[in-house]
Amino acid sequence: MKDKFLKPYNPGETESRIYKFWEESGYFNPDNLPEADSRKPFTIVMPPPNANGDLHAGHALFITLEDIMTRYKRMAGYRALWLPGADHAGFETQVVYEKKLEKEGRSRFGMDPQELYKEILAFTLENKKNMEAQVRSLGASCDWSREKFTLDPDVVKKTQETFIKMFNDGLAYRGSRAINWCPKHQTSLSEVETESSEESTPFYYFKYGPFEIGTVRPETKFGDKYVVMHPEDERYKSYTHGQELEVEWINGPITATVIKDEAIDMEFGTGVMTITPWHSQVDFEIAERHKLDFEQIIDWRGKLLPIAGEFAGMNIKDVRQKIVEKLKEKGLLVRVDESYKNVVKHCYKCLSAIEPQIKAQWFVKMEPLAKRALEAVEQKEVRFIPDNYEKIFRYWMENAIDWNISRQIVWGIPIPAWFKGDEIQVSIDKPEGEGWVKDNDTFDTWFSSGQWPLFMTDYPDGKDYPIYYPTDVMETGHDLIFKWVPRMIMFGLYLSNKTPFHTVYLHGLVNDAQGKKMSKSKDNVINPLTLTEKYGTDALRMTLIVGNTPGTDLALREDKVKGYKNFANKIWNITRFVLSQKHTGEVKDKLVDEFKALAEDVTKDMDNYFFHTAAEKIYHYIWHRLADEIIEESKKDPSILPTTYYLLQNSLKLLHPFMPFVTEEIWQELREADSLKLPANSLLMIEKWFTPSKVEGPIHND
RNA sequence: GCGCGGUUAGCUCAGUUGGUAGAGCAUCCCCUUGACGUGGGGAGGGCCAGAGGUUCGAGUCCUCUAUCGCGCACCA
Repeated sequence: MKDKFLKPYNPGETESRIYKFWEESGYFNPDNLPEADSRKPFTIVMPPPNANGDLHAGHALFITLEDIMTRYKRMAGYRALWLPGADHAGFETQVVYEKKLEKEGRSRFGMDPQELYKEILAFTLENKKNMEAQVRSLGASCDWSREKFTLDPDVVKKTQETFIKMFNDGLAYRGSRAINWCPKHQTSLSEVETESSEESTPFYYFKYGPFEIGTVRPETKFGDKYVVMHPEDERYKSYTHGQELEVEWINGPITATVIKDEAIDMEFGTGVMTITPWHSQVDFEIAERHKLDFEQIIDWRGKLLPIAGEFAGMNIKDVRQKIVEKLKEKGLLVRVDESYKNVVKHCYKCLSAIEPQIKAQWFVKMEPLAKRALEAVEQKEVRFIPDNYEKIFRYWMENAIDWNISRQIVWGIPIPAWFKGDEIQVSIDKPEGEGWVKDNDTFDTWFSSGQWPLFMTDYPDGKDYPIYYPTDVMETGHDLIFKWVPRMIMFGLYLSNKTPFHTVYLHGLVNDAQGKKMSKSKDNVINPLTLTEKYGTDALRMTLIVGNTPGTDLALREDKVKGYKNFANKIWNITRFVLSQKHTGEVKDKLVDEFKALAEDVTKDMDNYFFHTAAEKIYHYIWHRLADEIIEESKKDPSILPTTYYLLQNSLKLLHPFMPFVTEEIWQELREADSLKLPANSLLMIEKWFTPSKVEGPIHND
């Protein structure tokens, strides 16, 4: 026995050495596994971590879960492939970088775009390197030889090709409509990049000619020259559609036109409103129906334009009260409802109020894509764990609205489109002829990562594609149920005619010990790496798995981690004891049968994705059955000793997916001590999973 | 407003076809220092949020209520 086994288990000394040992074995690449060609493939695509900062506890959870699945399948005889990647994370990374610039007293605005791109690239590549080292330290048995970055040239090219194909198929189109504009970040955002929150906002009633109109946004009302009511509203039946009226308004008299439209809710307010088509989606739609004029009132920075007269140039945040005052002085303010509750959209990164603006953008037509995705779910081609997410998914897909994929930021994949006046050309290369101007916008990051399972398996003609696509499991956070999962399903069906995976496993959030969401502002962020340094990676992995059901949030408590550190040490000590005793001879059938029952139970849990119970059962068996009872008994009855060796060796197999480092380290010790039975190149990582139906003879060296 | 989830021991949570409640940590008692940077044995502690229903039997299925959390939401 080596000296180190006379001391407590030391994860710090062990882990990097074992990881290197695995990596050098080449078995993270499933093509190198024994009899690879006859194995059935099992593929997981890693959600590529954003290469813009350190890994957090959520990453540790998903790496652990996916590694458990991969290791289990690898041992169970599959050609198990786990595909790692890194995401440039367009808007998110640009926001992180802009914050950094801000701290340095700089700003992206006014910078040369090429220069800015270069800086963010350097920043991202540096983070990517750190991130990869951190993924390794968590024990991830992913195939690094197949790693991809979302800005790799082939990914960029394929992303652009998909867009061109969609354009040609009529699924991508250029549209001018009210979009979500973030005045701070100077870009449009998709629906999932905004957050809605209910706010208490005063609701103003103003006199507008013979009408009373209601609004929460007086600052948008300068150009309002259409007054809209429901065609069947009896109160206003004396007014006819198209009728013109002179009304006194904020900056003097204007000519108002009466519009009758069914979008108006007669029950709400006075049943009459004026519209601001440039800055409201609803108003925009009404205006489109009746072919009304559009006029921009607020500029891209959130300041009023010259149409606001004396208020021009003022920030809308400051000006509302002033406008109300003016209207009041003019005798046009009727009353104010102070208790009105209003839903306001915010940029999900900076929380600035979203300003709807009309802008020409690229959109993906969702309806046909969503319909197909829904059918696939209906046909059970994709299932969700936990299954209540299917309902959530369906609701969202049934109500999907067209997806704005244009972003006015440099950090992303360029949209391959060209403009010349009103002409549009979609192509990677510049079109023939003079005067074509490149679209400066980049794709929404989810446009490329939505195709990730395809790209990672070298769609459409790489050698991996026929073997490893469709993949098997998509394991990701439940917060990505809308951002990411539907897009992957839609792109998969659109491009490959297949769903990209058959199972979506959604994990919950990792919260602090009190169950509160971790956030920098609350200063309760737990860095997973400080825990692994202190207690070992295996201990953290068990902490994240045991008792943590899919979809449910987890409270990360340090004492739990400590408990599993003790467990790692417990197995270590079991090994010391077993190896110090005579352990050759016959095994006891009764004890073996009991173990088989456990293995069967654990295997069933593994196949059903019940990792939280599987881990608990094997833990409980090793500590409270094997150590507390069987080994104790063997001290009185030495004839049990060979059985303890057998049970330890096979318990290591069941535990390996959960606690890979300590189990492999012990396995190697057993291999060296057990000179006859285990070949010199034996790795627990690729040992056959213990299956009761197919038990191989107990290994003993007599 | 619509939807989803939780409500089980002091704390954090399991409990997968319904059969008189479990784990870890914490607390208390006893033992152990030649496998154990400690370990072992044992104890206390829960009308499984509430009400009703189905059933021979419900934490587990159905309905309603309360409460907490989350998601979605273009009524000015």
